[in-house]
Amino acid sequence: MTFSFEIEKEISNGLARVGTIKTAHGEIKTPAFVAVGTKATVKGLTPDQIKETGVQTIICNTYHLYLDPGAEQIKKLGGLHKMMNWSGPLMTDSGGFQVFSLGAAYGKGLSKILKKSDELLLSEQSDEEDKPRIAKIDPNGVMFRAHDDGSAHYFTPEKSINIQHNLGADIIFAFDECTSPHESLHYQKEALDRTHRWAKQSLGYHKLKNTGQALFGIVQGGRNEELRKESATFIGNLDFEGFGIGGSFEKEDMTNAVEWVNSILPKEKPRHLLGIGEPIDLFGAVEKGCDLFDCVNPTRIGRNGMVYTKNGRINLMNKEFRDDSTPLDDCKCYACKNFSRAYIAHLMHAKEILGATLISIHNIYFITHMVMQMRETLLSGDFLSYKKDFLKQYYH
RNA sequence: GCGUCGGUGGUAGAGUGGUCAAUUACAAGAGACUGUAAAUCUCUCGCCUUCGGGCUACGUAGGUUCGAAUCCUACCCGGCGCA
Repeated sequence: MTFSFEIEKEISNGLARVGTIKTAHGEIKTPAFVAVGTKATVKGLTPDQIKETGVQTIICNTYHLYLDPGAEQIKKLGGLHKMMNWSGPLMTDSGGFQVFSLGAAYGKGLSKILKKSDELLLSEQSDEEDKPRIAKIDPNGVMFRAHDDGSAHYFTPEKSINIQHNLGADIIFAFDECTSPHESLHYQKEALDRTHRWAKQSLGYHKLKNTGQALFGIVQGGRNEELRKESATFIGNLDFEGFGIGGSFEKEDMTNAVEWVNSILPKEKPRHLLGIGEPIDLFGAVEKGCDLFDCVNPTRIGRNGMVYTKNGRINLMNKEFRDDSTPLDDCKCYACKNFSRAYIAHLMHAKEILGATLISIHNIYFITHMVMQMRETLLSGDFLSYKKDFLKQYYH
C-alpha cells in the first residue's frame, strides 16, 4: 500500500493537527486546500499555473468524467494523471454530491449550506416539493438523467468505485448521498442508513480489486448532532484509509458539526471536509481537526469577478475598480505580481478569458496560502492569533 | 428639385389608435455563488414618490380623436432612386 498519513504535530488542547499524506504521486502537507478540477481541469488553469498557486492536489468528479469522456476512455488514455498531465496526487469524488445537486437541489437554487436567516423561508417553501429532479434515489443506487443530453445512468456504490478505479486517482471516495438541508429528520435518518450501507458496499468492492488507491468513507448526518455522531462512529469503524465529511451544514454551526465528527473519527487517519472553502469555515475546520478541504469557490466566484482579498471579498465588476491601478491584493501570486485591478476588471467586462484565469489563479493562491499559513502557525504555536488577526481583517 | 423609405429610451431594434414609460437583446448599476447542471444566475435600469401613484416622453410644431409612439399637415434630419 502506497498510502500513508503521518501526524507531525497535534495541538494538545484541541483537535487540530499537522501532517503529511503520502501517495504514489507524492506528498500532501496538511492541512491543505485541494483545488476542484471537476472535469479533469481546474477551470481556466494549466497544470503549471495550478502548481504555481501552491496547490498540492486536485479533486476531479466521477459523475462528470464518467459521462464525458468516459472512465474507460480515460483508462485507455493512461489514466487521469497522464491525461490531464498532473503528476501530483489526485482525488476523485464519488458522484455523491450530484445526488444532491441534480436531485433535491435541481432547479431550486439550493445550497447545501443553510443560513439561519434562510430557515424562516424554509417553512413557507416546503410544500413546493418534488419538481423536476433528474437524480432519483432508490435503496440500491441512484438514477441520473444526464444534465446535458438527458440520457439515463444508474450508479451503485460498486459502479462508482469501479469508475474511480478506472480513473485512477490516488484517493477515492465511497458513494454517498449528500442530503439537502431541507429534508426532514426522518428522511435524514433513512438517507444515513443508505449511505452507511453504501459505504460498506463501496469498501467491500474496493478491497476485492486491490488497485492500491486509498478509499475514504464519507460521514453524513446533515445538521443533526445525533446523526452526525452516529455516522462518525459507523464510518469511523470501517476500514477506510481516511474520511470525508460531507452533506449539508448550518452555516453558523458548521464548526460544531465538524467537532462532533472529528472527536469520534480515528485520529490517525486523514479527514477531508468536502466542499468547504470560505475562510471562516476553514479556520474553524482546521481548528477542529480537518486535514483537507476542497471548494469550487475560488474558481467559480473568480470567474464571476469576485476576488478574495485580506480585507474580504471584492466584486471586481464594480465600477470603482475600473481605474484602480493597484493589484488584486498584496500577495505573491502571478496575477498580483503583474497586473492591476483595472486591467483585470477590463478583461472581465470584455469577457476575455484571461480575466477569469487571473482571478482564479489569485483566489486559489489566496486560499491555498491561507491554509498553508494555518499549517505554519499550528507548528509555531501561533495559530489562534493568526486566526484572530486574519478574520478580524477579513470580516472587518 | 422630384420621388421614396425612415427618424422610438445609452445602443440595436419591436410596437403602427386605448391593455405603452413602451417587447427583446446588448450596454450600464448592484447582488448571489461553499464535494461545479455555472465564463452562471437574480434584481434595477425616464424623473419624482408618503410605493397608492404623480409627472415628462417615441425628430420638431400644429391638428384629428373621448384617447396618438401609432392617423393627418407642415417643417427639420438621414438613406436610397431619378434628374
